Amino acid sequence: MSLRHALLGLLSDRQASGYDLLKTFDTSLANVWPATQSQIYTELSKLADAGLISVAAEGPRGRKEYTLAPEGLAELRHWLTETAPQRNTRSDILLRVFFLGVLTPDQARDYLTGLADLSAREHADLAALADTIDWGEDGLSVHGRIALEYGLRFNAMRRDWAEWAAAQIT
Amino acid sequence: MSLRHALLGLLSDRQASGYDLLKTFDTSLANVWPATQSQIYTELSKLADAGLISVAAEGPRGRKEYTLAPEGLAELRHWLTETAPQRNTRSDILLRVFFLGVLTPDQARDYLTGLADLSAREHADLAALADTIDWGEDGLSVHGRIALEYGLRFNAMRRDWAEWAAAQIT
DNA sequence: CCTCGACATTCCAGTTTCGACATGTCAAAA
DNA sequence: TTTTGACATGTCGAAACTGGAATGTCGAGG
Repeated sequence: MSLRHALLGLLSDRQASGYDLLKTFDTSLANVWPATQSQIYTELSKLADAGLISVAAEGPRGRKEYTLAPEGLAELRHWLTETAPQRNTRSDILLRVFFLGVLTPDQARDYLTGLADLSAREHADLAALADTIDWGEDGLSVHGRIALEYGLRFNAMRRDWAEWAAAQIT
Repeated sequence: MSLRHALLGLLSDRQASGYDLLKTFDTSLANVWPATQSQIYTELSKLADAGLISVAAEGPRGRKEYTLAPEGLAELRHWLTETAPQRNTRSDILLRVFFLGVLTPDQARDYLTGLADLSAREHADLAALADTIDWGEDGLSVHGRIALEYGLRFNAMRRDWAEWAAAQIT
């Protein structure tokens, strides 16, 4: 049910069309809550039907700019403050670690060093991204910066762990 | 499609019934790949139909003990070595961070300190768990230990990050 | 003027996941 | 003896997610 709240959250910053939102999902939210085009348009329709958002303006090419309704903002705040975040930790990467025993030690080590490399690469990508953005003082910048810092720390942690783990394989 | 491989992986260690596997999912795999009872039984039937596992023994109360077929082991190895792990980073917890701007600074800080507390608690739980287990030298122990170490490092990282982030909110 | 790429939406078929419901057996404690 | 709780499986509908196809508009560059 979080896709709905992700959309409400983005619309709380500024009004946008489905197309705009899709772009945002593919860039800044890609690593946090991926969503496809069909999902986004479907959910926008539902949100409009429910009265949580409304069409503020129509532009060329059938463009519909949605804006957050007061009820939508209330729902967003309710979600943030009243509902417990569920740690949705489904991780393909970590699942594989449990079963490395069916491989040869060499293969298992390869997997772990591959993970270390991947983490190092993602860390570098995020660091590069951080440089390109000029961080203003507005809300979304502050919190975007905080989320990005999470990504940096996470990848550094995972790189170190994967290197340590590879060394554990005898 | 990873539920299928999780089941194959568990059966590679020892034969088990759907009920046994459900227990394992609720305990050791809960933080990595949660699955419900209906999902597990459904997938076991499909795996048996596909010939990747087979019923090794039937016990009381209709209990069916499944064992991994050679084709299943081959599929498991193929998954581990030939297919790229997809980083499935959908995180409710992190998504919320993006939208903390709609709350008051106090509320936003509360959320982050709550996350720090949660992480500290989970870290403590895992540390306690590590003490109760006597780590043998067999494959699953080694890799279970590696996965647990990930949990420890992850929660420590997240605690530090959340504390840092709370301090960023002005 | 024309073409091409970005803009923009809608629909759909198939798979995965979730949560609940339904059914029944066995062993041990009260 | 009865009752209770753990054992054990199966099925269903709704919701969420995936991936792609279909359709069309607009603006800028050649």
